[in-house]
Amino acid sequence: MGLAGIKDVADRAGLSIATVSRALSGKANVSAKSRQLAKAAADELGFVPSYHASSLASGRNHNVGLVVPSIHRWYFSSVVEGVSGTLLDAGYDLTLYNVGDRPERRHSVLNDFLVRKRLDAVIAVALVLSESEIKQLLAIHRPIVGIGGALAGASTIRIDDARLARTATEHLIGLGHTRIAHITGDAELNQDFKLPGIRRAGFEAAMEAAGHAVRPEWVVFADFTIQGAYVCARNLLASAAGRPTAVFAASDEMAIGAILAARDFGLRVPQDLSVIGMDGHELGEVFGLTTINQDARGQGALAARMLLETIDAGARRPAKGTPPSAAATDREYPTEFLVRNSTAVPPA
Amino acid sequence: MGLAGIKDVADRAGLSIATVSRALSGKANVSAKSRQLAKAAADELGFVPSYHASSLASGRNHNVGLVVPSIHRWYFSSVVEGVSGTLLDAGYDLTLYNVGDRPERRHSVLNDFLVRKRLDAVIAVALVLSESEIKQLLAIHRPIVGIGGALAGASTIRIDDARLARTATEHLIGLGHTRIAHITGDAELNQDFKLPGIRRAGFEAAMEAAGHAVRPEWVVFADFTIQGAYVCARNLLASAAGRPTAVFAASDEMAIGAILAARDFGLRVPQDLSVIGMDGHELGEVFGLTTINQDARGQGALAARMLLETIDAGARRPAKGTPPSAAATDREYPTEFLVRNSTAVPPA
DNA sequence: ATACATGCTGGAAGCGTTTCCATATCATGA
DNA sequence: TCATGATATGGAAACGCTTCCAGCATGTAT
Repeated sequence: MGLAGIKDVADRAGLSIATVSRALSGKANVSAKSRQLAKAAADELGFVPSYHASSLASGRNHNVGLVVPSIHRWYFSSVVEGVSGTLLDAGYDLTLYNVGDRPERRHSVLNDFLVRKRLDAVIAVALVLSESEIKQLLAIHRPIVGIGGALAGASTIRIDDARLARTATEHLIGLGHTRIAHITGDAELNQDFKLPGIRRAGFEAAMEAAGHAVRPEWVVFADFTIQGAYVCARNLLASAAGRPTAVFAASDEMAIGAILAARDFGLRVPQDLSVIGMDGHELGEVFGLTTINQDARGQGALAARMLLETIDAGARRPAKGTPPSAAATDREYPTEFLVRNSTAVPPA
Repeated sequence: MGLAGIKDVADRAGLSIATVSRALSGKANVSAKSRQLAKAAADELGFVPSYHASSLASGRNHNVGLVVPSIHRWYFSSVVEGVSGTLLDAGYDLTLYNVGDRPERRHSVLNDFLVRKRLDAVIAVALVLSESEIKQLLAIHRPIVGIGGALAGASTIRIDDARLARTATEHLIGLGHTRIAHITGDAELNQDFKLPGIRRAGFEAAMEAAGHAVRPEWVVFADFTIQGAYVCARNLLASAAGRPTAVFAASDEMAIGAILAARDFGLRVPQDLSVIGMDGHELGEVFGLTTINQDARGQGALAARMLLETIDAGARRPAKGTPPSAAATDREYPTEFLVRNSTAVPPA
C-alpha cells in the first residue's frame, strides 16, 4: 500500500475527483451522502492530500515563516512558542528561520528562502530591515508583521521600549537613587538589533530629566545572557569606592546576572543594591526581581492570529495584484510594571 | 512586475524552459553559454523557482520536520539551533513542530502534519513513539532520526543517560558522600519523556552498588527549570537535621536551582553541599557547576547532516518502495565529564 | 567519405491537487 | 405539463516546475 492519492479515494467512493476534493475540503455544493462517502473512503485509505499539489493548485500554503535572530534568549523562544501554538492549532506549519548573527545567513534567508512563494505570511522578530529588503518582501505580496522591531510599511506589534526604560529608571530615581548603572545590549554584535539602543536612550532620558549624570563607565555592554551580564556586573561592582547603588538592566536575564554578581560581593539586594530588569522572565520570581512584564508569548500568538485573519480574508491568489497589506497597523502590546523586592531606597 | 516564472526567464534568455531549468539547478548537459544566459535572465527578472511546483515535480521537498516537546529548555533550544544552522546552510527549510505537553497537539502533529508528504525527513527530539506511530512514520518512506529518545526502527543519536547518571552519582560517592539527594524530572507531566526515569535509574543503581540507601524523600520531582528545582530544593534543604550533603540534579538548570536554594539557607557550595548537574548549560560556568557536558547543539547538527546525506543518497522518488531506511544506526554521542568546583568532600 | 558516439536542446508528459465550467438532476411554482 | 432556478456532479484546465525522450548538431574513429 503506497501513498493513496485523491484518485484512489474517488475510485473507492465511486465519485469524481472533483467531488472528493470539494467534500474533503469542506466546500459547498456537495450532497451529504457524497461527503460521507468521500470521507469514509479517505479514512480507509489513510489519504491525506499532498500539501505541495494542493498549494500549487490553490495558491494557499498553510505555512508561515518566522524569522528570529536567536532562539536561546527568553524573549525569542517565548515568541516562537506563542506563534507555534497558534499556528499549529489553526492547521498551519511554521517554518523557522533562525538567522543568528551571521550576516550571510541573514542574507540567504531574506533573499532565497522568504521569496520563494512558499509562505503565506512572514513574522519577523526584532529584525531591522532595510527599505529595499522590506520592498522585496512586500513585493511577494505576503502579509508581514514585525514583532519588537521597526518594520516600516508592515504591521508591527511592539512595546514602547523607550518609555518603559524611562519608567524603570524613574522608579529607581523615585526611590532616591542617583548613582544608577545600566547594563545594555551589545553594541557591535548585531546591527539588526536596535532595541538595546532604544532602551538605553530611555535610561539616559530619565537620568537627564532628573538631573543625574550618566557616567559612561556605568553603562556596560553585555549580550542579554545571565552569564554575560554577570561578568559585566562583577566589573561594575568590584570597586567598593565608586559603586552604583542601583542597576537597570535591559533584560531580566541580565538583571539576574547582576544580582548574582552582587551576591558574590556580599551585597544584599535590595538593601545594598537595587536591581530592576525588563521582560517578565519566569526566573525573575526566584530572585524577587522587580521588572516590567511583557508577555512575549502573547505577542507571538497575537502576531499569528493577525496573520491568519489577513490570510483568510485575503484574495485566494496573492499574485493577482492584491494590495501589499490591508493597512499597516502598529499595535502597542500592554505591559505591566511588576514591583517585587529587588528595589528599595539606596543605602544610607 | 509580478512574480517571474521560469517561462519568463526562458523567453528572455531565448532558451527553452527545459534548458533553463537544467541550467539553474546545476544539472549536466548544458553548454556554458546557455547556463550563463539563463542565470543572467533569472537574475534580471528576480526569478526564484516556486518550491511547491519544484517539489511536486521532483519529489524533493528541501524541508525537514523537527518535532520537539518544548522550546524553552536549554537542551531543546540547543538542538533546534544545531539543526537549524545545518539545514539553513544546506538550503533546506526547517518546519518546527513544538508539540508541548498537550496530547491533542501531539496527535495532530503526528497524524496530520508529518504524514503530508511535505517533508524529506523528520527529526524527533526526546519523543517516545508507539510502535504504530513509528510504523506510520516509516510508512511515508521518509528517513527519521531520533535524538535523545528511544525510536525503535529509526536511527538515533543519544547519550547513555543511565551510565552517565551513574557516573555522576559515583563521583559524589567517590568524594565520600552517602547522603545524596536526586532532583529528577516530573513523573506525570509528559509520558513521552522517559529520560528522567532513565537518569533516576542510573542514580539508584550507583547508590545501591555502593550500599547507600536511596531515601524516597530525597528523590524530588521538578520540571527541568531553574525555578522549579529551586522550590523543590528549598524543601529538601529546609530541615537542618536530616539534610543531604550532596545533590545530583538531572539537568544543569535544576542543579542551578539547587545551588540558589542552598545559598538561601546560607549553605556554601561545595563546602556544605555538593551539587552536580548534567547537560553543559552555558550558565553552569557562572556557578562553577560540575557536570557532564553534552553538546546538544552538536547533536542537532549531526542529526541534520545524517539526514541530508540519506536524502542525497536516496532515490529521487521515495514512493517507489525504497527501503524505510538504509540501516537504523544507533549512535552514541560523546560527552565530557566537567569537574568544576561545585563538588567536594562532605562536611565533617 | 561513412558510421557512430557524444553533447545540447526543446517538446511534451507528468507531479496531485483545486477550481472553472458545462451538464445533469431535482424540486418548485405557474 | 413546462419553464425556472437551485443544487450536484464530473471533465478538464490550470498551478509552475522537472525530467524523459527524441532530434539535431557536433566531433572522432574507421
